[in-house]
Amino acid sequence: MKSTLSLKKNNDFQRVLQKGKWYNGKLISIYILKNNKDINFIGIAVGKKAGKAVKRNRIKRVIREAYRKIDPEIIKGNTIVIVWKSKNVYENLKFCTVKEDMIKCFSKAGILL
RNA sequence: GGAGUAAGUCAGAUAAUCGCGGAUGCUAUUUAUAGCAUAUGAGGAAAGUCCGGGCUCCACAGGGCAGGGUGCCAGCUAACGGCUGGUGGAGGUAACUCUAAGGAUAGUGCAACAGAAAUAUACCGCCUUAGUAAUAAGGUAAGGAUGGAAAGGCAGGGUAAGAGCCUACCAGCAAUAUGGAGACAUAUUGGCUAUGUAAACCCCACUCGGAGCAACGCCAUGGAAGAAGUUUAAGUUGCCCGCUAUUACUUCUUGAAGAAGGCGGCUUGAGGUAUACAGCAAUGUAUAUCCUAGAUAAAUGAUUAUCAAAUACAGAACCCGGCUUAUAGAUUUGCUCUUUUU
RNA sequence: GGAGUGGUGCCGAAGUGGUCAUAACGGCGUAGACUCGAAAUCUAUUGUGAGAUGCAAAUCUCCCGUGGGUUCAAAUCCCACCCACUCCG
Repeated sequence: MKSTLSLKKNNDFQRVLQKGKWYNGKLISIYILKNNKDINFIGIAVGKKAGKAVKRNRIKRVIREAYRKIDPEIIKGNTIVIVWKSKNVYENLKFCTVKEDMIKCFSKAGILL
């Protein structure tokens, strides 16, 4: 991901979750905050209630993969945090549905090209 | 063939495209990054954190009291609450499985309710004596009733009625002898009874110092400065020693703010594999050979094709040895019982 | 990653072997008193789980996170597991 870096500090997560704009999908919700750079920052958050380590890891992987497919179509200069809704049943996790849901969210936010 | 039992192995593979982690090499520039290439990248439980060690710091760990742990015997191990082999007990037709299994004659406590009485006793009954009788005194644990438990069990003798009071058998206890390394087993003799509970206190034997990689060390930045007061603080264990160590705490004033970062520790180890020898076995010894994750918002995914079907439990976080718990399916070997056929 | 604490009616919480926990005690709910009415206060409570039998009254059995064990007897003692919460740079 040349045009995207991952968020690392807990501080950054908190700033985006508090100050960013909030869009809701079926499986995930997205927080977006503009930064004045040419790069996108992305962070993925999965709550403890979603499951144990294996399930949480798998959710993160699926979301990251879905984002990677969409990445070239997104306007640069945003900090994005994707939050998995822990109410969801783990069996609903499929690559296609997550991807569709993510596209809907981004188009709502209006950052798709 | 069916049913069972014990021990073990594997935990999808191959190919294509895109993608991720660190490692090594090369190239490029700007101290740092980018690109390319190469090989490599989660488990049998990585889990629970229930034990035991290594490692780090406090004195490489010391003395006393208190406290914790283990508990048939022997062996193995770095160590253990683990493992192996035996002994006793329980279950099963059997293969085999399970077993916190020291001491209740060292002492103390507890045993509710019921019952006459719970470790000592006479309510009813039975018998003897006194009495016309009611009843009184004494003997008695065979019978009744209560209870989880009532003075070993059962038969015969015995007696006023009874009682290990006496005898045989069984059970239990002690001593002696023999066998065994020991737990213990077998035999003989003796006296004649000793309730249960130690996962109640306790006794006996062995054993345990505390904290944990978010330990700890280094680097950069910062941890502030001033005044006053109190005292030896703090750490090492709950306490007392001893030791480390020379400051620590409180209040006021001024000032600054955030769960701030990087590197090491960090993977070569009580390591794996193969063979030989010792041992019933756990395991040990010797030789050869191999290097096999090291992340820090935390690396293994997506799509397609083929294999009949690809699906369980589940993700390393300092590292090992166990235990416990979760688990789809496939498969190997030994043994037991039973059925049919020959 | 490591260390620790807890789980009892609808909620909080006591009870550390013995008459079934009338589940103590407090809150909650319901009913009554006081008031024109309400609040506060006071009083009562046959409500405080599940199942079985029964027309009903009532009776019996099982429940202290779950499953085993010790004991005559376990919410309490021991072992294993599940869940919730707190602390450590």
